[in-house]
Order: sequence, then C-alpha cells, then structure tokens
Amino acid sequence: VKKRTTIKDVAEYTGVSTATVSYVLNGKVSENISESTINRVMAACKQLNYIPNLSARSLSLSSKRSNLVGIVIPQTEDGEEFMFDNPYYGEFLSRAEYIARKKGYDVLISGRDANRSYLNIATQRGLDGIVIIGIYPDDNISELKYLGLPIVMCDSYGIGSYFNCVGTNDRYAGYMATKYLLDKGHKRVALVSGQEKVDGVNYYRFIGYKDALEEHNIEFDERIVYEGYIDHKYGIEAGKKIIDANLGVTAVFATADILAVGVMKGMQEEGIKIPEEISIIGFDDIYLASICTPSLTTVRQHIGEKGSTVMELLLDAIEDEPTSKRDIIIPVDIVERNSVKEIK
Amino acid sequence: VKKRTTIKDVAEYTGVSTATVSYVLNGKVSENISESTINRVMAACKQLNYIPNLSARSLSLSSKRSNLVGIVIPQTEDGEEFMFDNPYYGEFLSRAEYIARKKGYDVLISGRDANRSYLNIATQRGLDGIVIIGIYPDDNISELKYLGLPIVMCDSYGIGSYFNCVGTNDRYAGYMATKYLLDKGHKRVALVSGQEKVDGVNYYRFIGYKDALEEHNIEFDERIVYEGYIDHKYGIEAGKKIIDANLGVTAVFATADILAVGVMKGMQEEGIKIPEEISIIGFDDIYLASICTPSLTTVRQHIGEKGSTVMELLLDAIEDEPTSKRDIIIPVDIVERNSVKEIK
DNA sequence: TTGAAAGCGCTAACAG
DNA sequence: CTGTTAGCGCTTTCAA
Repeated sequence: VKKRTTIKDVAEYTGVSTATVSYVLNGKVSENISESTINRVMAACKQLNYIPNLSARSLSLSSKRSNLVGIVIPQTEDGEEFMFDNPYYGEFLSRAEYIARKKGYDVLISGRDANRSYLNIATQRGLDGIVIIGIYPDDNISELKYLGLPIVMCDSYGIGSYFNCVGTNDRYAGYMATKYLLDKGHKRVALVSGQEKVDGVNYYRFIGYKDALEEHNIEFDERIVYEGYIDHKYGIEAGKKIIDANLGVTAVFATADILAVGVMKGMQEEGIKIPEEISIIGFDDIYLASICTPSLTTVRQHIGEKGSTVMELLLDAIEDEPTSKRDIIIPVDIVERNSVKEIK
Repeated sequence: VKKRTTIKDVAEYTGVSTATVSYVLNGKVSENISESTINRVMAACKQLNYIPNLSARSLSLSSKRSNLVGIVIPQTEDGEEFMFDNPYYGEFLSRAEYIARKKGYDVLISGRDANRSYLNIATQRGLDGIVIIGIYPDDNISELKYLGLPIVMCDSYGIGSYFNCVGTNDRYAGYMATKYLLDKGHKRVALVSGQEKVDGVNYYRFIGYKDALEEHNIEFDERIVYEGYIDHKYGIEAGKKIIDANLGVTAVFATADILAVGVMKGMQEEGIKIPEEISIIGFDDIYLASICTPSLTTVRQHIGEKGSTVMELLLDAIEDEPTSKRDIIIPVDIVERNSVKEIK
C-alpha cells in the first residue's frame, strides 16, 4: 500500500532534475556529470530504496528494451493442461532461465494456447525476444516474421529459413539409435513414438529409423510401429501391446526417455525381463534414464546445453542487432547403459 | 521492424478519440457507447491488428493491474545454477501456470538470486502478485510486507503470520512416514534429507521422524541421519554410506523422492536388494516414484493440486483486494508401492 | 554540468 | 454518446 519511489522522488531529494538522475542511473557518459552529483544521486537511491520501473522504461522512446524474454513451451499432445510432465522441459528451462538471469533478463513462460498467438504475447508484453520450442502446424509463424522480433526456434521443423534455430539432427539420431540396436544383432525393432504428423522431431526420428532398417536390408513393418503420445502412460500401454501382439520383436526404439521408461515398465509388468528378453533404447537422456532399472541406454541430446545455447543465441540476437540467421545443431551421442543386450 | 499499432491508430482509423477506443476495449459500460461506434472500433482493431501494450496500461493511473505474476523457485542447495532438476518444481509450475493463463495472467519465473531481492523483481516489473516457494533464512521478507503486494508463500516456515501460505504439515507427514516403517517392524530407520537448518520443510520432516521414534520408544541415533542435498547424486552417496557404515539399518526415510530413488540406486549398486534387505520410503510422489524399480512407497503431497491452489489463492488475493490472510494445508497420504517390506 | 519539456501508449476524470 | 486532457515513470533532445 506504499507508494513506490520514483525517479522524481530521487531528483527532489537530491535537488537535481529527473533527467540528471536518469543520466547517472544509465551511466550516460556522454553527458558529463560531476562526481559529486553522481555520488549524491546514488546515495539518494540507496536512501529512498529506489527501484526503477521497467514498464515505464520500455515505454519511453520506442525501441527501448524491456529486458524480458518469453519461452513458449508445448503442451502435452492430448490436451491443454500440462506442460512440464516431461522433465525434459524442466531441465531445458532451468539452464535457459539461468543464462537469461545472469545477463539481466527476466523470463516469461507460457504454454501454447490456442487462444493466444505468439505475436500477441510478444507484443503485449513488449518482449525483447522469444524462444519457441517445437512447432505446430497451426502456428502462425509468419506474423512473427513481420514483427521483426528476435526469435529462436528450438526443435522446430518446416519453418523456412528465416529464424534462428537450435536443434538436433533427429533423422541421423534416429538412424543411430536404430542402427545401434541392429548392430547388436536385433532384427525386429519396434518403434514407439509420439504423433509423427504433429511433431517434426518425432517424424524425423521415424525417418531415421527407416533409414537404418533399409541400410540393414530389413523390411519395414508398420505393425510394429506404435504411435501415440509422449508420456509415460502411453509408454506402458505400448510396452504391453508389443508383448501381447507377439510379433517377434526383440528390441524397441522409443523416441523419448519418458516413453522408453514406460515401455520398460509395461513389459516388466507382463513379466518380461529387460534386457534379457527385450532390449530398449530411448532418446533424450533425461536424468531419469540413469535412475531407472535397468538404467536406460539412450541417445543423449545434452538438454542443458540446448537450453543455454538457445538463450545465448537469443540474447546475442537481441543485443547486437544485425546478426545473420544462425543454425546450431547440438550433437548427440549414445550413452550405453543396461537396457540393451547383444543377441545371437 | 514494424511500428506497432497503437490505440491512436485505431482511433484515427475509426474517426473517434483514443478515449472512446479505450472505453470500448475495456467494456466501460458506464460510458454509454453506441452500437455502431463499438462495431466500428472493433472492426478497426481487427483490421489494423491492434494489440494493446500492457506495459503502458500498467503505467497509467497507478494501482492498475499488470496481469503479471511472479513465481520464485529455489535453486538447488549447493549452488546457484539450477532449479528444475527436481521434477517436483516442473509439476508444480505446470499447474500454476495453467491456472494463471486461463485467468489471463502471464507468469514470470525466476530462480532465487542473491543479487536480487523479491522486492526488486516485483517492483521492477509491476507484478500483481508473487509466489514464493520455500524460504531461506536470508530472505528479506519484511520489505515485501511493506510493499503491500499479494503474496502466497508455499512450503515456507517461520515467516510469521502475515502472508498467505500453502503448505504441508511436514512434521506430521514425517511422523507418518517414519511410523509407517516402524509399524512394519523396522527398528533401525535411517533418515536421508537436505540441509535441515536451511530449509523448513526438511527440518519439520526431521522432527516428525523423531516424534515417531519417540512414540515407539526407539532411541534417536545421530549416526544414521544423513544430511546433504536434495538431489539424486546425494541420494546415491547416502545409500552407499548407509551400507558401508553397517549400523544395522533396515529401512530409510528419504525426505524427497528424488533422494529416495538415489538411495535405492546407491544401495543396488552395492548389491543390496530392495525391499528384501532394506526398505525405503520417499516423500513427494513425483511421477518418478511410480516409474522406478521397485516402485517407491512414498508420502504423496499432491503436487499439482498444490500448484493450482497456490495460484488460485494468489489470484483471489489480487482480484478481491480485502481478503484476510489464508492458510491452506494440503493433506498428504501414503502411497503403498513396492519399496517397503514388513519384517519379523 | 545540468534542466525543461516532449513523448512513449494507455486510462479515467471531467466536459461537452 | 463522445472528446479533451492530465498523468503514469522514464528517457532524451535541446537549450541554458
């Protein structure tokens, strides 16, 4: 209920004008301010507990910074309600927020919302830039282009060549994962993934899966690809289905760890031993992969690094305006743990 | 690079004043605006793609809303860098953000930062309210009181009776967990937790642990309480220490699931079978608890509900100003899974 | 070395 | 029913 201290209060207290206060606060060396004034203003700020109002600042002379960036996070695929059930996003956000904070930016988060465009959120809040994770077919990206706001897309496909991107070579990674299984002697490798149509990431991992099969002269069999949702529940379901279907599957590639762990669980509940009877490889390397039993062999995509890279790229784009479009592919590797067995 | 459409543009386009536009936009029924004007203004907004600038709005006549709330999340205890390693926060945030978004509020997140007070972030951004999770001894809470901003504390102890609080009866919950083990016939129950001094939650769970021992006439033994950090790594370490120390422990109560799962892992790596040789009970019921092997018996604290309750309380406090201070305790219960064995 | 004043986009008295 | 206007807190040109 306290009236906040404004620059005006500081000015009056010091006996100078608001302009002068503003100068010293912003370190405008161009304007030559005397030592003594600077000290007096500083003292007054301390004294009065002055905290600048960033909304006001971002308003004054247009094109001023707000020091606010947005991160838009996907919802789970089946609804609007949750976004962080997959710890992937938590790990990502953790690093991204840290980078932003250290450079003096605050972070606004938002789930995707059908009723509110990216443009809307960016404009309303005067965001300096925005990170968009994943991409949906109905996203209106072009209006963002029009806005001229620094944007970094993460794990997004099919958005043309306009925006900065950070991502993974998902096709190659999918290939690697599948090949790893094949090289271990498996011939019947099932795929468990999210909606391939909806999500570029899953689609390309799927293509990579096919690449590997083809390379090994193994016929693609649609009956052993399970396409559902990226969550633990669906993993369990898929695991059970695979067992019930009894189509000779000896290994499965799940396109997300959270899915892979579910598959393991589902199979274990059916009395299957992993990796003795069925091998599983995941994708992401969330910390969960090292925790579960057996620990999960998976494609590590350095989530934390992805988060920090995304934010660094965004802040770069914000601070030195004329950067050319950049693409960064974060390399992946396979972490061998205990969920895959060599056969034959 | 595009100049944004302002209310003035809309006014000129429609041929009315900015005030009129503002009225129709804000549905000021008090001012009687003609149907036709309303329609024309609306049409112009669509046409020009007008998006209001919320910073400007929050500036005008003081005490105006910003429709922005903050959530401050703790760092892990050993450093400043991460905050979401524990999926607890992700689940919490997921629900809280959802509630806020549906009611038209954006969410600013921030890790705690020694260099920036709560007051600072709240004032700079003109937040309408703020959620603070956990509390640290060096937090300066009183200055917030002074600000008169709606605040909801979550899982915070020792902050006096001024703020709204959502929390758990941690002492009772700690008692329950320990008693559960004791009732199963265990006599040597180790405790693994975070820094008790630092974190009220852990402290009260610790006291609850002692309560249960006392009730069962079991002597408290300092040598089997392991006090470290709330993370998986420390859990592993503690698990191994317990085995190495060989002090006759048959069960352990870990004050966070992420810790409990680590303890299991550490012990399993030492060749211990769980629950056959040692029983474990956790705390939180993050989804991980149902995923790990064996699945974890734990104290469920309904994280999602906590997140939504916190946000609802905050928004209530923001929207109908004169609410009295409220305290909500989210009840806990024990989820029985497979990590505890009855002995004797 | 400093200050007056205009303006950023929006809201709300107060007049018409 | 609608417009004029002052002002929110801050930055910055221009003048002193």
